[in-house]
Amino acid sequence: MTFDFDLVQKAQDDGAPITAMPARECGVHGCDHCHVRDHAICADLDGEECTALSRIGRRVQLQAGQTVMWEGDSSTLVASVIEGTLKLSTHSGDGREQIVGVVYASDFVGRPFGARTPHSVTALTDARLCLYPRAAFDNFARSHSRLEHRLLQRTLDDLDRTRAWMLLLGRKSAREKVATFLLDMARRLPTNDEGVIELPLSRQQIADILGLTIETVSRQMSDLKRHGVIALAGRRGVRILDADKLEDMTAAS
Amino acid sequence: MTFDFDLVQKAQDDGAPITAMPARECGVHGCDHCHVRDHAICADLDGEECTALSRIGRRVQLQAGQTVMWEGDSSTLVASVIEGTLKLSTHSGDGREQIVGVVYASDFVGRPFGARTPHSVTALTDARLCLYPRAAFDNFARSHSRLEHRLLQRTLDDLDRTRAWMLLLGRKSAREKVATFLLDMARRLPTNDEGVIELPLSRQQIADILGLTIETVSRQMSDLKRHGVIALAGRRGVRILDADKLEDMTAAS
DNA sequence: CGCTTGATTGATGCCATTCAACATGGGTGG
DNA sequence: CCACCCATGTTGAATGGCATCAATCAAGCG
Repeated sequence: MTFDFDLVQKAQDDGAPITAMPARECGVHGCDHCHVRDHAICADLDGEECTALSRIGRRVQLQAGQTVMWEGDSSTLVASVIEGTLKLSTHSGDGREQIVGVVYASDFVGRPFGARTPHSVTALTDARLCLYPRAAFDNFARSHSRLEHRLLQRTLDDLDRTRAWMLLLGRKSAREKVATFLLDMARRLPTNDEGVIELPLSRQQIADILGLTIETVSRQMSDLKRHGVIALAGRRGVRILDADKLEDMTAAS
Repeated sequence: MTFDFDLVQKAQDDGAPITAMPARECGVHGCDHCHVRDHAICADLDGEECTALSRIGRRVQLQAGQTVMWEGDSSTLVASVIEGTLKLSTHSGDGREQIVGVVYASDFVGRPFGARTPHSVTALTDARLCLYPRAAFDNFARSHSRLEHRLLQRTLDDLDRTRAWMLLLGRKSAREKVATFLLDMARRLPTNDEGVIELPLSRQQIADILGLTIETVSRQMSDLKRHGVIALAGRRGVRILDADKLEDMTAAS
């Protein structure tokens, strides 16, 4: 078994020409002090098993904008997110982008048990991953059914969330999309002492999640602000002033 | 362990007022002559295990339009599709529908290892299912890792397909949506001797898959016909005349 | 300070929806 | 077998929501 992390070195700033920017290696750490030890897919493993798994992989540091996996590439890597936020995205032939998922600390990324990576994985913030060669991970998973079960649980949850998002993409208006997005972020992200959420996404990225243009997102945000539903703080800060009214605008089932 | 198939009796004609129409019980069959024995999730089980699994479940016949599981209901049933086509759908608060998946023979439906059924499951054609109480199925799966592995594989594939569909919903034009849909159906469905595909879906259902209105679907189909790309045969028959041109219209990556 | 990048706002146009009328075809009963 | 009916599908015209194009504004940075 060779350890091939070359693909990470294709990482590039989003949209910029490819630069040889290797993901920084952080050295091998044990799992004992890992922040996500109890929430990631390794949570159900005992100490010994977890050590065995950690020997397969290694920690890697990513900068915001770096891409770890490319849509359509052969699937050679999978990973657990230790820290940070990343996007999963697909592209049409002429370059239109759709973000198909956003992952946070303790989430799992990559395509185990499959030949191709179906979507790109790009860091939105600086991030740390616990990166495994797919083949080795697949073997480990097949022989540790507690891990595989947890992976199944996670995948089933992802599928549910993804399908719920299809209702938004296919049937909701721009207003409803933005309202749903804001409440979704409010649920996942921490609020600072002034009640402000710091979005890990630019307007363009929000547009790519919601299937809208940047201008429409901006207009909807301004409208919500004008109606006293939210307040905007700098480029990425949002404070929700009237969660009930926002909830009413989501057209939730 | 009680065997509770009551939910099936809530099955109703699509959109019609609820009628007490029990799913027809077909009696217990062995797996030996099952059409999908080698393709469904039970494919990797040996004869003995498969018999054990089949004792947990039973065959059920559905009529087109009957709904087996309701969005939001507690998850008490899962099933393998033996024959026929079914839709998975979610609804917004005000009744807008989005079809989040279409399943065929040998596919798996329902939500194992979870409390809620996240979407409704409705027969589009007459169909036969191999239906299991979820709790019993979950137990069986947990103790048969080959089955669980296959379920994982299937779920990962579903997730890939679903995410690919998000690109269509969020970023494609009506023309591109319809072209993509037609090629997708051509791949999955059999062609009769005149080269005609019989769609298992009404125009409304196609619209609910693509996030469009019935009129837009109809117009796009008529346009494609006018341009000599397809021919229409009756309400649900389609013949693809120029697959290349259709492919060009999909904006595929 | 000027330059660059990201966000907002405005003006205009187009594509999909909406509302409405009409066509088709499959099924039923005389 | 045909007339009739109802559900489904098609076509037309008008509207509107979102995209597009473009200008302006705000922040960060050398």
